[in-house]
Amino acid sequence: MIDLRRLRDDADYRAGIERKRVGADLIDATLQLDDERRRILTEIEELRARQNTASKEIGRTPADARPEKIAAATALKQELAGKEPVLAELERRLRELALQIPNPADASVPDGGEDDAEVVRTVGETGPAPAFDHAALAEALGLVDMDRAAQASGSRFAYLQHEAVLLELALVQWVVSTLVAEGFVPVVPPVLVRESTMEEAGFFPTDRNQVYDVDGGELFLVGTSEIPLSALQRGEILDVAELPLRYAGVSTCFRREAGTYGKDTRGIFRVHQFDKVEMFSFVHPDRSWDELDAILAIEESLIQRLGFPYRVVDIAAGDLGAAAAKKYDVEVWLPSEGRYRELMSASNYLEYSARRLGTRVRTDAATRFVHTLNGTACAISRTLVFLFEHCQSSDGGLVVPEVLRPYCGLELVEPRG
RNA sequence: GGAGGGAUGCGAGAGCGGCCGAAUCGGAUGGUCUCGAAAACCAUUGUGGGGCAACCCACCGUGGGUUCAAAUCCCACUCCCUCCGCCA
Repeated sequence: MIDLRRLRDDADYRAGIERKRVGADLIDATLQLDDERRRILTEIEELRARQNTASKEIGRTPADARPEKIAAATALKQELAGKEPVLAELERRLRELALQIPNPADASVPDGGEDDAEVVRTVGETGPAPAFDHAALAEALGLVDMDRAAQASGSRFAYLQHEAVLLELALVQWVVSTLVAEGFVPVVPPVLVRESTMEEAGFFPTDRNQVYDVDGGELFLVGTSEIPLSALQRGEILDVAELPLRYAGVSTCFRREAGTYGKDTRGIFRVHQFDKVEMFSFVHPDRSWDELDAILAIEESLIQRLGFPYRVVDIAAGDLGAAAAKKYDVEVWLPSEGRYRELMSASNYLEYSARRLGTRVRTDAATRFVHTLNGTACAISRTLVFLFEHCQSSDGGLVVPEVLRPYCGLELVEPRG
């Protein structure tokens, strides 16, 4: 949720929103509704003040002198009854519009439209395409069965089998252990949440079409554990000493991937269901930029230990999504495609979702909204994709990355005879 | 699935339809006392909104309703607890 007061007073704030290519008409309509709302609110509050005074006076009046005063108060009541529905309707419409306005892009975010991300750094040497692409290798080794998954569930689903399962469990174990050492509290959250939780996390209404709903629309399957994690401190006013709160969510993620027909159809690069370890932080509002750097550093360290060549990009304003004020993507080189593809991201939401969640911190000066951040620690299926290409052995098998060996007890995945 | 009980401020816990934004205890913060500390005593201590100064409005699980007036009465919903049944 944006800050309406800043929207009308702070030109930079508005400019940051417009850099996300939001129509000026949406902002203007919102401000106009807000003006009307405040006008009526003032009228109503004045009426209420008069009514409160009148009622209190009735309480002090002897019974026989009351009827006349009650009649006068009834008139006030009726006047209010005419205006209150108008205010309620204005507030409803205002909220509907305000929810559609994205978090302003931070001033440091590069300009430009989509696909104009700025490369922050590149690490590692890119190599030539391997003998097999990830999908072919996974099928040959019996690690992924998408044909039968399509029979059972449709396109973009997969059965992970054999060593792929051991690799998944090893990745989760390794990454969670790493995060616990960094002060993250590991959490397996609910993956079904209410509409209000979706909205408070900043996903509804903007990303509604990406979400599966179940139980007749009562509950929604989360696309990331960020959603239930953000709800952990809903409505709370925290003490300064309690921050930062770092959580590592481990969950299955569900995404409709609407609007991606024909894109990334090979293998498990883009699927409707995958498991992911996600970092989520609640921090003091003065500390969120440091936290963003810290989350990014953890992500890079994980990739480096897997040995993948990658680059970090600073996502341009037009491609940021509703909630993020700034976002880095970590893209790994995918040899079969000869380009970098997204594996992780790290975002600073500032107070955007904290406003909706009502999560605040009591500081010496005032009670302020906390800042929330999130970052991918390990999206399993995509990590496997890169692993299938970068860790191929010359005989068509896999060499398990060093860091995972203690967790899966495997050094090699042999070609199946 | 059936039957009851409950939801109040940081925590515990009162609260006759008007004098309750809310008793009391505890916690926290500041002060007095002390060489220092403890104890004791005094004071302060919810959130949001409009003007943004005085002041005013709203909030006692959520949403409706009754009333001149509702934490207090009525209805619905959500959540928690206890008991019974069922499944693991």
